[in-house]
Amino acid sequence: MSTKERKEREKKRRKDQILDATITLIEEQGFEQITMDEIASRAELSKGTLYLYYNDKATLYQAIKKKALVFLHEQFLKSIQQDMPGAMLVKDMVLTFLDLIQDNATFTKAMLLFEQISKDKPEEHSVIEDCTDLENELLMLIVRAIQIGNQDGSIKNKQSPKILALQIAIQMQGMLQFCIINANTKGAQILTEHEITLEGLMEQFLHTQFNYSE
Amino acid sequence: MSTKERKEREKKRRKDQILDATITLIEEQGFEQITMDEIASRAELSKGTLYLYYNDKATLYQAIKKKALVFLHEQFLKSIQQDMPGAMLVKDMVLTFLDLIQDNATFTKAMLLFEQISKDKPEEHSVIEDCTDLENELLMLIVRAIQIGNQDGSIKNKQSPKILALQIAIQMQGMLQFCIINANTKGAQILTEHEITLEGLMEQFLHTQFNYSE
Amino acid sequence: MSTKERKEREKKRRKDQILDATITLIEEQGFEQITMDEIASRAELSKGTLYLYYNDKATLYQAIKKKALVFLHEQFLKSIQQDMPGAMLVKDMVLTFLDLIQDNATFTKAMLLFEQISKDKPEEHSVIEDCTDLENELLMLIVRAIQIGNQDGSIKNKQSPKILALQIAIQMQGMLQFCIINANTKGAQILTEHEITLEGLMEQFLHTQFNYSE
Amino acid sequence: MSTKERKEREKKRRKDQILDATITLIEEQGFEQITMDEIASRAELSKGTLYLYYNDKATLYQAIKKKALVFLHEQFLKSIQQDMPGAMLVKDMVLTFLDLIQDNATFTKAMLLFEQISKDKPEEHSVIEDCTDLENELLMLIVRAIQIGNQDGSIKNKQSPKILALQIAIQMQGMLQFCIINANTKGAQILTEHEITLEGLMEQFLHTQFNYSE
DNA sequence: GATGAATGAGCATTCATTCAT
DNA sequence: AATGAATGAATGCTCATTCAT
Repeated sequence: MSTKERKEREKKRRKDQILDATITLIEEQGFEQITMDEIASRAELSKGTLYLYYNDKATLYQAIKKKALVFLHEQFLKSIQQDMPGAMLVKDMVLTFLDLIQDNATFTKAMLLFEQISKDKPEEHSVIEDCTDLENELLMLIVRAIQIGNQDGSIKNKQSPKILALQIAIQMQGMLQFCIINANTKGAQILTEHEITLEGLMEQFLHTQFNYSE
Repeated sequence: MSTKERKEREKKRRKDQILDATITLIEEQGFEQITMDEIASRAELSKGTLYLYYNDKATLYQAIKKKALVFLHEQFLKSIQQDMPGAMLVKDMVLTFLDLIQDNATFTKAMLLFEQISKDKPEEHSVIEDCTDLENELLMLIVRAIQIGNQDGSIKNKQSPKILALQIAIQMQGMLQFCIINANTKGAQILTEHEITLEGLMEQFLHTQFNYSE
Repeated sequence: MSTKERKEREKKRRKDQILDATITLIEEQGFEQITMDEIASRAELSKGTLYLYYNDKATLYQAIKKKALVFLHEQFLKSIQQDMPGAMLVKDMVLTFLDLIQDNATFTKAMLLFEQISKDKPEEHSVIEDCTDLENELLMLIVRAIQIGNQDGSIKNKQSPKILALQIAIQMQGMLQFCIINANTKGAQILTEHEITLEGLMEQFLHTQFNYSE
Repeated sequence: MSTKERKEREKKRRKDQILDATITLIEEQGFEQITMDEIASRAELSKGTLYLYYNDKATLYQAIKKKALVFLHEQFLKSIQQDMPGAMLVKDMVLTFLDLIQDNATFTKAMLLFEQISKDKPEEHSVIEDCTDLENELLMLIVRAIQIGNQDGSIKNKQSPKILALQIAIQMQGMLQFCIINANTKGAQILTEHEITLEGLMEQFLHTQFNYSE
């Protein structure tokens, strides 16, 4: 069995190697201009080898998104295991998200990827599905944190936890967009004027939502 | 000088003709796969003529975004001229936005365009700048509506109108994203479960924000 | 008749206007990159008007060559009318040529133009034929100067004047080439080393040819 | 390491294959009208493959020039190794040159190429530099042959060998030009009249130069 | 004569993907 | 498994020329 395991580990390492090379490259040159040749030479692998590990370029790109989502999932799991009021758990998660997208532009942009992947070679479990699953999981973790908050009283909003979570998720997505395109707009200017960060804005948002009760 | 005027109008018509052909094509085939050849033949114009009216493909795409923003701007102006409580004005605007992005997927996607336009031929007033200006105007119209709401008491939230407007704008952007990528995710499922639309969700959001007071 | 004459003069002026604009443009941007649009706007004429005076771009380019040849022809005629030994006449002509090609890179390059002109619209007397005629005339003027030199004893070379003239013409063409491509080669370096100009080189050449007798 | 060698040879063969196809095509259709598509199909290779071996069209064209220069260089080296009077060595070289340009119009025209090559991908040793180097080498070989001629007394001209070589080189370039454009001019007619060839003319030229002494 | 909007064939170059070795 | 040479479809853009006004 150890051979098979070793192989598996080896394969995982190669995939990571390729992925890391790709991410580095994107950070250097932006999303659009990158060729498989460049990725191959950066990963110190031949072009053909790339295709042994990723079906096509779109799949490789989606893998970046997945990597970001996996990271978020790990962090959200850590958050929810803490012994804290639900409101704090949610805040923790949301700030983790903001940290990630503000630190890593590549992940941010990858998160917006909605391109089609060629459906010719349907694998057992495609990267796209993985991403959808992870996104759903993330949402459900927020739901759970809200439920905890409802019980411990830290979240007074009487709305369905799912709906509230959705509202929060949408706000998160809006902020992600904001990070990418609103860099030099009125929006950014308002933040500066009021000496408030995106994190601060998000906290205010949560505060309003959590303490609101009809 | 009616000749000059006629020329001007003729030119505008051509630009619209090209733009409409492009939008139709995008609706049919998606953003990525469209070639200038296709646009030309759809517009019943030669390829060269396209370049007489739009510097390059990116500029043409941005023009779609601008068209959507111009439409929103007109609508927002209509909204704010109505004699209604500020809270209603904001709701009106936001629902207009939701209507647009749900009706017209092309506009929705165009709104996310953040590609670079070649700066080789800098015109007096570039499309990109127009878009930024319009986006800022839209934000300011929301700010103004909130100020009205503050005065007539329909908006109780004591936060700075600008900050509140920004919050709303971010939520709008989040919903725009949602429309595009969350189609078949948990998020959509939650909406169905709770028998609530995106509009409903947005109204709840506004309701919470407006009636909240620290 | 004066109307017809005026028309004729007007037409000539327009042609010159276009030609001058073209030459200026070539001096600024080189031969390859120039478009008819640029020429038109530089000549402050519409693009269509260009085609009223020159059948196509190639013809226009050939007209530059012709202009240079016409200039040379005038100068050669002036030379030969002087009361000087034949050897001096030839030298005069040759130095005129060297002056021109060293002063005016555009003319120099134009002189090398051997592109095809569309034969679809054969005019009474095409520019290409004009150029050939002029080139022949130039050669014959050199022949005549040599004949004079033979008679006055300033040219001792016993070879047929025509052959000698051809030899000189070929040397002139070689120098023309040299001006364009040998700029930064060993050839130019040799000139510098020996502190000699192209003119000096040509004079040595003529001196050798003229004083040689078998 | 035979594999590496084989690869190298294989690569050389491909480059030659492409070059030969290009030359054939130029002979058939002239320099201007050829497309990369045609070259590819003539070379029985795909268009993409062309770009694997030549950076761009200009580089490919320059390679023709280089091929001609390499051929001349080989011939000149053979000439100079012969045990003959210097004057004969020079004549040998010059006639070799005339043979080449009269046999192969494509090489002749290629020799006049002075187009720019895109400097985006600067290789260790560009084709352009190779050509300049070869041209210089050719000139120096003529210089050396003249020096030999000075010593063995076959060349009596007391001028600096370098200057004399330059004179000869310029005459050669002039003849090259003559071959291309003077085909149907007075010049060609003179040759016919006097029943003399370009080679004969060149021999006369050399004879005059070599036996001349001030 | 003059215009300039419209044309559309033409073209170099790129790059994801394949497959023989 | 790994390679990298070969592929060739795909595409944005140019520009000389025409022609209706």
